Amino acid sequence: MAKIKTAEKILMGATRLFAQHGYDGAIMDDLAEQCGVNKASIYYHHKDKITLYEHCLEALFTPIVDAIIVAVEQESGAQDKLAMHINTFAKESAAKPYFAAILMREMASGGTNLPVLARTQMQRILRLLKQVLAQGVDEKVFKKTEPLIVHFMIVGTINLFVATIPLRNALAMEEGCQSLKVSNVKPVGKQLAKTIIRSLLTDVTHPMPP
Amino acid sequence: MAKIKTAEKILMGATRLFAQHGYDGAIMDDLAEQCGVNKASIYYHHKDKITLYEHCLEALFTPIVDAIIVAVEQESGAQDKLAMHINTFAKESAAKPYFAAILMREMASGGTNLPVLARTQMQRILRLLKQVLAQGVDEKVFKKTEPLIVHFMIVGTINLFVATIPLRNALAMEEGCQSLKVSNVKPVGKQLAKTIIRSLLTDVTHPMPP
DNA sequence: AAAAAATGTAACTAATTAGTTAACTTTGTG
DNA sequence: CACAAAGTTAACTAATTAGTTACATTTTTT
Repeated sequence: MAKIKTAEKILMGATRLFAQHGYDGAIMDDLAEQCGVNKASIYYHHKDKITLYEHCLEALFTPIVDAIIVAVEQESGAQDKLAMHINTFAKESAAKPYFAAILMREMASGGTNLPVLARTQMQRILRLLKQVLAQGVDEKVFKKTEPLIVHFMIVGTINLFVATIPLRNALAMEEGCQSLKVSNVKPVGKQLAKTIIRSLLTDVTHPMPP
Repeated sequence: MAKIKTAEKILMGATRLFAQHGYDGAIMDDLAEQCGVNKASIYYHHKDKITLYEHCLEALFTPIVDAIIVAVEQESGAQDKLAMHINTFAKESAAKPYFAAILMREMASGGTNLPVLARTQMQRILRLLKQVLAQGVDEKVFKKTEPLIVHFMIVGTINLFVATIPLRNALAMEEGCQSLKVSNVKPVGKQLAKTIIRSLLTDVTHPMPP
């Protein structure tokens, strides 16, 4: 069995810490302790804190965006592409919940000091969405809309859902309110896709998602 | 002309700083300097950093939630109520942009260490939404849905939109892409309301928003 | 086996930062 | 005006934290 390399342990631990406490709130001594790794080892593998953060973002963002692009490419119709876009974003976010937390923090900062790489990745998603929506307009299935708003609906909704899973579980415990305890993202993605597509369709006579 | 009281200056400056840099990233010396106030004055008016933060949240969250509740109460039909809910949330968020940033950060932290007061305020919004949706179901205008998902769509979309205004303006400058420079929230709220209501309506023969 | 790369230890530094102190100034009130 | 309470100030303390250093030990590569 291949043992987890120190560099990998550090990257994973750092991603979790940055997601939970933000860049400033993440403390390097804590990171060392939580990964069972010496602090000097962190600095052996990563130049400094900000570089480590950038490495985390790269390792986190790139494969998610890649997965979405690949998945969307497999569909042909604009409606199917859009549904796939939304559902894959939901699936990937759920599989890597630190993505949502980190992205939300970065957006909260205005995103202006977001490392170039992470910003590029977010722009790739937006560009893809624009293409899909434009295709839909060409095919006369979708109405013309502002892609940015659709993008915000997707990212905002899914991120918020994923990031608040721990909060909602805590609330459900306190209040005995089970409806809060929705932690499966799949149906959320589905309903979101349905909602967005429904509002985009030019004509209600078009085949609608059930 | 009544001069702005120090306590007020501190609260406003602190809210901005917490929104921009998060709790850990906000530095008390910076706060003092930016408000043109001595650091000791901050501690004279507010016990410590965490208490100051709680004061900021209280001053920020409560009036927003109050405004939404009041606005929704003025409508009678479920559809109008929901539209008002969304549009007022959008309007209030836009008017107090630090709200979006702070809320996003708190949600990113899982919300588990969100001060009780702020959490209560968010629950008030959710409770209101639940009532409106239930009323819609009673009136046979709305389909039955998970209120939490609708809530996330509203809060997630609007928050993301408001929080990224500075980022989008920066991007628009860089790329000359004007479509990014949408900084008026009103149409976003309107489209969001339309989208959500459209997906909730039991029947397409119901009067739909244009 | 020798060399090189990776990891661990533990104490250190320099800078930052939350919070304090004690003296000082302004303001409200009889 | 007098004088107490409220508010403000510069300088200080104590703790925290990013990053370092010098050296020992283990693992991997050649």
